[in-house]
Amino acid sequence: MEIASKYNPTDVEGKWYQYWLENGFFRSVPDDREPYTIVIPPPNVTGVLHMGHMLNNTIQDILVRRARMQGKNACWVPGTDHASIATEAKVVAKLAKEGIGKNDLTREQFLEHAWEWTHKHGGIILEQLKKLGASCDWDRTCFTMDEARSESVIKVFCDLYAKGLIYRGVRMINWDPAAQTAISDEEVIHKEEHGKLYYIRYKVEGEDGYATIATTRPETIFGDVAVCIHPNDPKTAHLKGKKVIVPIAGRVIPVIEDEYVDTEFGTGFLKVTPAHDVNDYLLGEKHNLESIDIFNDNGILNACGLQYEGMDRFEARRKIEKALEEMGLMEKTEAYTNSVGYSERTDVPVEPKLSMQWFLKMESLARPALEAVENDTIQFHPVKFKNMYRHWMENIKDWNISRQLWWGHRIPAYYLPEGGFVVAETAEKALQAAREKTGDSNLQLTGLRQDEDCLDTWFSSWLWPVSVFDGINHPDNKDVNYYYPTNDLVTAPEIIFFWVARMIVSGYEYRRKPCFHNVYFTGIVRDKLGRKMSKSLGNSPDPIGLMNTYGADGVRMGMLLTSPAGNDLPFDESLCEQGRNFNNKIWNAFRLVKGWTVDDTIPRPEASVIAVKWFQMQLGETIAEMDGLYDKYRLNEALMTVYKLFWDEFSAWYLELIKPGFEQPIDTLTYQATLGFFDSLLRLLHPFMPFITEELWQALALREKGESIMVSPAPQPQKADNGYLSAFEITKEVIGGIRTVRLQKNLPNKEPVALQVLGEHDSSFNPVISKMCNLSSIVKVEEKAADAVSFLVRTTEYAIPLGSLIDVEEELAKLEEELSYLKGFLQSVMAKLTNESFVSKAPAKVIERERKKQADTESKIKSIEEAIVSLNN
RNA sequence: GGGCGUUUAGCUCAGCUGGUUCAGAGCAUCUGCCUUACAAGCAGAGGGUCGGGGGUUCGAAUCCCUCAACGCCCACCA
Repeated sequence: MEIASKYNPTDVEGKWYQYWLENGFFRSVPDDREPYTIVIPPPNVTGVLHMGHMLNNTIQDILVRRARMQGKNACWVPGTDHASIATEAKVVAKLAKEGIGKNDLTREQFLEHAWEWTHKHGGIILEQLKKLGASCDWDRTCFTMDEARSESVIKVFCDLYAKGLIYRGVRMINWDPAAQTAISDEEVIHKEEHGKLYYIRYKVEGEDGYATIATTRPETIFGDVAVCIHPNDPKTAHLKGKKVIVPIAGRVIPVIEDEYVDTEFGTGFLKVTPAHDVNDYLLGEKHNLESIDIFNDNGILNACGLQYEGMDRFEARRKIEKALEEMGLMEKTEAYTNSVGYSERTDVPVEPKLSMQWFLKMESLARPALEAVENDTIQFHPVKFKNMYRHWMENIKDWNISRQLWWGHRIPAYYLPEGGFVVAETAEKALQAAREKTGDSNLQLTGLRQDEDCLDTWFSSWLWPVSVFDGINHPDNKDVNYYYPTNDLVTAPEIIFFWVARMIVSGYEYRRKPCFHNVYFTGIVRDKLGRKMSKSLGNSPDPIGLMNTYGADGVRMGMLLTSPAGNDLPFDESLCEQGRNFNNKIWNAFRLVKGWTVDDTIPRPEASVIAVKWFQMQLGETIAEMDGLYDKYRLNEALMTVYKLFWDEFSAWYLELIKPGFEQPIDTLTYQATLGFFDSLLRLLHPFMPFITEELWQALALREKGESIMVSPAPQPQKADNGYLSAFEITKEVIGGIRTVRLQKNLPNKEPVALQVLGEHDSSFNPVISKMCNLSSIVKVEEKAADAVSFLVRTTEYAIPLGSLIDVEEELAKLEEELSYLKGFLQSVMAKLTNESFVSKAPAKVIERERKKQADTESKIKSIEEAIVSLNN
């Protein structure tokens, strides 16, 4: 049968994925085997696959496929996240296009739109993961807002409230004016910004003179309630106890004193705006000042902003700057760089805002989670992230968990008609609790008003490793008892606080056990210029397109090639090309092997006997090496190791050694051994490249229906005879030397040459050398032919007589060069050996090694000198 | 402003507790080959004072100090 010379992935990938699905290979149910569990970092339900997902899920698939082949009961749970703020923003944008404002709708109407959107766009990403080959147990697919997960979230909220860990209160929070919701500290990204520092004059009441304050936000003067000075600052002491007038607003505000003021900064006068600055808020609290909020929720100035009412905060800033200049109240402006908080989701500057929110006390919850990472119960790969984690955990703040959004889990707090509230899992239970609390047995549901806010998205995903096994609702169920703790988590360092840390916290709170044992942090996928891939830059390749071009296996390999854990991956399509080329290499090796005819009557060539013995060892050794790399989560190195094994050792050496002559048959024993090696190699490669390995494995031998490489056992390591392996390496060097001579002397391979050996040489490998180099003879000689060209391998000289082809001058020059190098080398060795401190202080082993170097080098020098003499004759 | 990390070949990176598997790998480059598995290939070759400086040591890419560049995390100085 004719097999195409190029591998075509599109022909086979879909076929085998379907086959795996049909045979239920991804499915996992608890049994007697050791479990191996991964929960997917749930992508946004309406998201589409990007390169970050490709990297992340390739790694998870490698881990899970390997575990499966190791005989573990492997379970990879897939799912999606409702992504409260992101999804709501998308739905709002979509409605806006249709001319519908969010506020035109009731909560229920809005949610209908949101669900419709979710059903329409949701889950696309999971389908895309199938193209990548992801071996998830799709029967277990979860959604953070499906019934069981929603129930879990509400239950946990009620539980933490009952434990006194959740509280409600007015605090200074981060307000996102675009999404019009509170966000947590972690959702604020600080950016350096080049702005101005404005020096504004506040007229002193009842006298001439000014207090000049320095501020970065002149528009907030409408919220000023005081000017603060340091009690011991002579610069500002003259205004103690006085009052000043807020420009434009004309309001009279007191000058107060507080040591918080930095006398070195600006003018020593600080305007106090409790509603719009965290520090000012604290000052206001301390000095019992009122708080004037000048913004609407969307960042537009309200009535407090007087004539600027209805204006955006940044526009107001410009206008006010101009007005103050015209009034002569702007003393000066300076260029100033400060750090401004932006919303992670909407990328607009965050407004500090005083607001009633729900919080989770973190301090006590964090303790076991901190400990688990400190004592390596949970290991981070790479370990450098431990520091980051510790720092955050030791300084942990309460978590603002409420969001002024509709798309999410609605807070199960119910307000009573006469004030106060109850927290309960359902409306019915709330009613019961409310009746008990108020003593009013006639109270009806309609009398209760449920909190309008919903919970932070991360308040559902932090339960993920437990909730996907329904371990919150049914803490003693068979699944959670079997699969939890999970084994490995693969995620991006960006969400170490958002997600990883909080999962560890909730894991200890609800299972008293770590939620996973290892966390593999991937890097960020960047473009060639080192920029993060993003939609707005348009620098992200389409993963589906890539897979169509290079095959899923090729892209998987490309993703993995240069990305050790925690390192950024500068992505380039050429990496996928390399992956594709490797696929093609495997494919063609297969073509070669399957193209042979077998004859059980022919004898087995010596070279084949050696080749089989050697490769058997090499294979066992490499498997051991790979196992070690897997254990250390050095997956890219494991891949490189098997890549070299297949390409260099197997294809370039082994196959070339056993390859029969053109249209000649191969002997049975060698053929069988080769099929066995091929089988092992495919299984080693399978976690990295599931599709091509399945395709070839199925074709390698007759397979039963329902067999698959993905459930075949992983090849086992073997102890190798290191002496034999290194003898073979020396043989390779000899072959390399002969090839170099052939190339340099332009001796075609077809023309046999003779090889002369001077010195120590293991002749048992002669058949290998002959086979690879087309030699007429290998002879040990005392003196090489005068017309020979020679080379050294270790301390042995090999010579090839060339007759008239030899260029004496050239040979002499080469030998002289080598001689001078060796003499220099010997000198450096001798310098050590004649150094008394070295000889007396260095360990015997090291000295011994130097002596050996000396002897070897001296012997090499001797043989080169002899060669020079004989050439000169 | 604190803390952490990185700096080794043109690129991406290995080099564990200092000493022949210490200067390595893959890709890229160069040379010669359309050799009957594979030109998406084969066979060869070149390429680095291990960021700078100083120190410890018989011996430093590896340990210490210092400077520099880059990156990341955290942070309420207007």
